[in-house]
Amino acid sequence: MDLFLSTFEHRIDKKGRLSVPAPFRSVLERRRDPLYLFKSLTEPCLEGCGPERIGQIVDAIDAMDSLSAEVATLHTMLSSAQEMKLDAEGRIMLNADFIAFAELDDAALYAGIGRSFQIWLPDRYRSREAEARARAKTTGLPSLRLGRTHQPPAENGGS
Amino acid sequence: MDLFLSTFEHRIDKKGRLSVPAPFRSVLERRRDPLYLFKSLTEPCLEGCGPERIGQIVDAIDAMDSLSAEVATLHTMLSSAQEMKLDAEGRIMLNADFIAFAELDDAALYAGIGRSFQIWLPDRYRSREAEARARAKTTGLPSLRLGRTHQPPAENGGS
DNA sequence: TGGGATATTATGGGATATCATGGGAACTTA
DNA sequence: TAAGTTCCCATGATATCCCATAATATCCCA
Repeated sequence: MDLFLSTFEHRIDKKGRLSVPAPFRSVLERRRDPLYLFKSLTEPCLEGCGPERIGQIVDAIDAMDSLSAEVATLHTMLSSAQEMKLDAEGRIMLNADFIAFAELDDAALYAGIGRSFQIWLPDRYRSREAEARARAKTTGLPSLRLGRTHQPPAENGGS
Repeated sequence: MDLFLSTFEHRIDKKGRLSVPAPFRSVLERRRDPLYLFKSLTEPCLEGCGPERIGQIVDAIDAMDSLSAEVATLHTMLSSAQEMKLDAEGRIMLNADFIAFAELDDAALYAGIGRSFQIWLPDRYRSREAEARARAKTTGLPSLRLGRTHQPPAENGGS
């Protein structure tokens, strides 16, 4: 399974173009997947994914009560989603809405998180990362102590 | 699967003409589908789709108790539906009924929601989107974990 | 194992095509 | 005939294509 991993910081040029990191591109090319971006529902960043995720949302909507608030939430995801076309150099063009939402200016940081990746304002990402590590030290310790049964973050032995 | 995604804001000119976003047009052209518009049942907006969606509604009606109130509701969708002809530049003309129903004046916002799209008064759409995002932050994501393990709001499985 | 040759990558800029939009003129229809 | 609509063309903005370049990574062969 090939995954989106590591972080990359790239410049956004005057025309609004942004290179997709070569390792991410080769993951997509290997699967012949187009790239979709959408605005995160929970954080000030963009999310990148393949078509499977988009198809899931579409199918979930069709299966749901169209009057529910959940459908409205899913509509929001779809109406912010966009298939990104890469130019010959592997760049995408971010529209004004995307740039404003993630508050980007002249640079963007890609953070690979496995099956998907995020695009952040670089400084904001770094401070969030620092916060996350600090949080892990305080709130992570107690949960490690009582851990024995069904724990999501429990894999190979313990580390 | 080509879908209607993303949002586009276009002007309605003095003659009442409105451009259909080029990406939406190319979805329809690829399928050689005409475009249908009808008044939404649930919101003050117009819905746009191809003929297969209209067919689904017709089939749903045929499968229901023809005396039920739901059938009467679905009839409303069909009777407001209209095949839109595009001019050479890819524009449609909205009739007065459509404009009044969605309360449009000199601009319209297209919101792609997968197999169909909506047309909104731009400001109204944006406030609804803000509400939906606020709701998503507190309530969380609708259940999208079809079969898989629960994941953060993006993933990218192989296809 | 070096170290030059080659390929890849990120980035920039000019030229070209596409798109949204506007307006005039011909046409339809009531 | 008058109002509205359709056809056609013009235009500015913007996205896309194509090429250039510098920096880095990879390859290759002695």
